[in-house]
Amino acid sequence: MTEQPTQTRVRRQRRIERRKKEILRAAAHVFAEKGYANTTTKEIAAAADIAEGTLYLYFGGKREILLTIVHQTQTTIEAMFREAGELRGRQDVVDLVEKGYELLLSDLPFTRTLLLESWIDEVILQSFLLENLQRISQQVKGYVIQHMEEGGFRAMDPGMVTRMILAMFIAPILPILRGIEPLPTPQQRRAMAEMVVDILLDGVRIREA
Amino acid sequence: MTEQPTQTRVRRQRRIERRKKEILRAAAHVFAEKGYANTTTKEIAAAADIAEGTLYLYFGGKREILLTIVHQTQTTIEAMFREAGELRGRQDVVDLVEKGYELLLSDLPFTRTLLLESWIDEVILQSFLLENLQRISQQVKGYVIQHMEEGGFRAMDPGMVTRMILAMFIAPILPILRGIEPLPTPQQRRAMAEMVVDILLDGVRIREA
Amino acid sequence: MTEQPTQTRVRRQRRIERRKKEILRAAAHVFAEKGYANTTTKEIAAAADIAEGTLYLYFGGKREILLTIVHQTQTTIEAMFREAGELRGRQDVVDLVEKGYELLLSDLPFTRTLLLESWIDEVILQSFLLENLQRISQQVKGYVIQHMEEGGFRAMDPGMVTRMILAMFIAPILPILRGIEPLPTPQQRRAMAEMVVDILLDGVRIREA
Amino acid sequence: MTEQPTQTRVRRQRRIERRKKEILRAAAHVFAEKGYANTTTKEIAAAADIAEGTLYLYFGGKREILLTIVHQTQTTIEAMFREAGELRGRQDVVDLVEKGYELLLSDLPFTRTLLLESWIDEVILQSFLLENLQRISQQVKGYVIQHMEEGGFRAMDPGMVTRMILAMFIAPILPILRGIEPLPTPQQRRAMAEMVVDILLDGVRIREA
DNA sequence: CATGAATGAGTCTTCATTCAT
DNA sequence: GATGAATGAAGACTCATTCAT
Repeated sequence: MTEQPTQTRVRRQRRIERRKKEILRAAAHVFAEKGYANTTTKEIAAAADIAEGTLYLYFGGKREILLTIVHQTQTTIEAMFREAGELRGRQDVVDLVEKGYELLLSDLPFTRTLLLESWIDEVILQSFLLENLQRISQQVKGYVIQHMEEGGFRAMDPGMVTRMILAMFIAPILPILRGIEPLPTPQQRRAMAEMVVDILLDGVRIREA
Repeated sequence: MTEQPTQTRVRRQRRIERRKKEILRAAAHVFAEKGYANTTTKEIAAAADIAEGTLYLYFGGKREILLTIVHQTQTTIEAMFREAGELRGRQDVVDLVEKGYELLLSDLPFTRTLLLESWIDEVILQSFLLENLQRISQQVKGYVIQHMEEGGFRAMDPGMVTRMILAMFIAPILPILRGIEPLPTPQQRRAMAEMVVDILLDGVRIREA
Repeated sequence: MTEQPTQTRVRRQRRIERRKKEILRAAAHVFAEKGYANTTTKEIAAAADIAEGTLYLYFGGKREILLTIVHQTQTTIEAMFREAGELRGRQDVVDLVEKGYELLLSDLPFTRTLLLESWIDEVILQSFLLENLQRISQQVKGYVIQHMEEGGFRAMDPGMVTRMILAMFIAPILPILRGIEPLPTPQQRRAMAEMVVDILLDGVRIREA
Repeated sequence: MTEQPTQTRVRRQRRIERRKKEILRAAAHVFAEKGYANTTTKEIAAAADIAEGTLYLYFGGKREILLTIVHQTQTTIEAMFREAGELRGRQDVVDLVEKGYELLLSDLPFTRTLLLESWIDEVILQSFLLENLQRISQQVKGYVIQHMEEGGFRAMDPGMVTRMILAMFIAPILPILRGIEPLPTPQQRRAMAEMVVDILLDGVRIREA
């Protein structure tokens, strides 16, 4: 009498979670294409293959769907950086960059939505910046400072260098995020990561010995 | 009898142009803040300190205002690149980068609107990419290839390098464009340009002789 | 000192009247084409070749222009019927009908506007019906009754016969009023009048002796 | 499992059709009173006792509602004339005329809207004239010519005679269509039809043997 | 007198959200 | 739970009227 209902409840919970994910995926897809403001709930419902009203059984409204997408994407990105261990050599950095690409591109619509709406929406920007970019930035900055002190890196404004690093990281995948270029193969992903680190460390110029 | 009307017409034309610019400036300001889709004509009118209906005396509608902003910004950017002379040395590059910053930041709302809406709107993206980014990209790529052939630059995928260069160029001003950081002083602008070129050419790493 | 100003005033009055007529003519033209509700003051002004604001120097507003047109047309029609003398024979009737056609078609846009707006606007209908159609109707009805009593006409419901007569009068010029057919030549006008009276009096059937 | 959905779909379709008809009826009512251009969607909605937005669930917009009304009325009128069999004698003509009155008056607002908007709107006029009046006119004209050739009718311009016939047909119900006079009883309708045919055939004059 | 730029109330239409079935 | 019809507030745009020049 307690067992059965519990299992039922668990199953129900799972069903709900599955449905929520479907909706989020569908919504992210449409948001990524046309932007949140240009997307109607009708379109989201159609993409998720449910009725418009059903959306409201799983989410409080259109905006809550967006916030959930943003939050979830943040969490994923955050996880990546938490998992990132000690960066001992060049290879570790390349691995991390590649891992980052894999992650950001694995759920393209989610990433794209996060970027786009952060650019517009002050609230999302705050929650994203404060909870994530800031942390990531700090982590990178720490790494940069450490190497400058240890003599591996040239002495420059660490804040600016950090910003450059983050921009260089994003650069190769921007056209992909925008939907102009197709998803890269794993080989291409690897090559991109190698090149980014390469240029970052040594620049494009040949220096005489 | 012919002089007067002509002068009147000229004055009238000037007044119209002035008013159009005021409206564009106001609209760009609001678009930059909230995005085109989230901006109402009422808000634009309020920002321009005119009645809603007056907008339609100067523009065909909300979208035409956006397109005019985008087009105008494009034209400005384009002009900059056309004026860019031969890049003979490191200093020329730094000058060009700094000039670019000055330009992009001088009309912040316009630049921000262009970037934002290009990201969402397929039509704007096309007109922007095709008429501008493409051209700029080609110009930079030509420069890169030339230096690789001449032995100044290391041999790498020129397309990817070009993309990195463009991203590194934009990187330092992104937070400013987004409105997170304040406008830099001319000195800061100069420093940013120097650093970008610096890292681009030589990377962050100290290489042993 | 009293002569000169008076003449000036008179001239001014004449100029005003002339201008008013121009505006009315222009307005009637546009109203006839698209209907009052679909006509903008901008269009009226353009048709009258004056500025929009100038309209308000001569008329209280758009609606007053319409009412003036309607009133003026009514007055003209009314005049025609007042002038109509004793109808002594068939020929007199034909003459009256032809005169009516001439009148209604001489200012086509005015007539058309009157008809159209009477059909829509209750106020105009009232003023038109009460001040005009009613009177005309009575006049015709009197004529009909008289002839029935005198034995010239068959005994029928005089009201209905009157309505038929008025409808038969209008019938041939309806397509012209609507703008489907071109203005008839004076000869055609005459023919139309002859036929209407002909059918009205004797019908289309050949009756055996 | 297949029955139920089908029945549901059928019911849904029926409900939609019913609702559409309600809206058309309400809209025709308002259009007939004030004309299409003077009618707001708010008024239509109020007349149909629904919210403004609901209109757009059933029709593409205000104009589509008008066009549907016009089209439907046309279809009805057309049907009447298609059903009209051979006109063998006077009685058949009277029957047809009476049937026409019944039809035109049974949905007064629809008829009135059709007439009114045909007078203003070029598009509606074309579709109405070309698809209907033309056909009806031809039918009547054929009938007239035939009788002239057979010697039953006097020799006159058949086109003009046709136009007179159509006008005489409409004449008695014009004040009803305009809303000045109340709907006639079936008896009155019959009397009107009799008189129209009577005058048409023999005129109002008593001819000596 | 004449102008036409400016106004803002009013219109058609869209769409997030609710709720009866 | 699921549906989708209904709602009405809000938005883009029009246009009669006013008024400074």
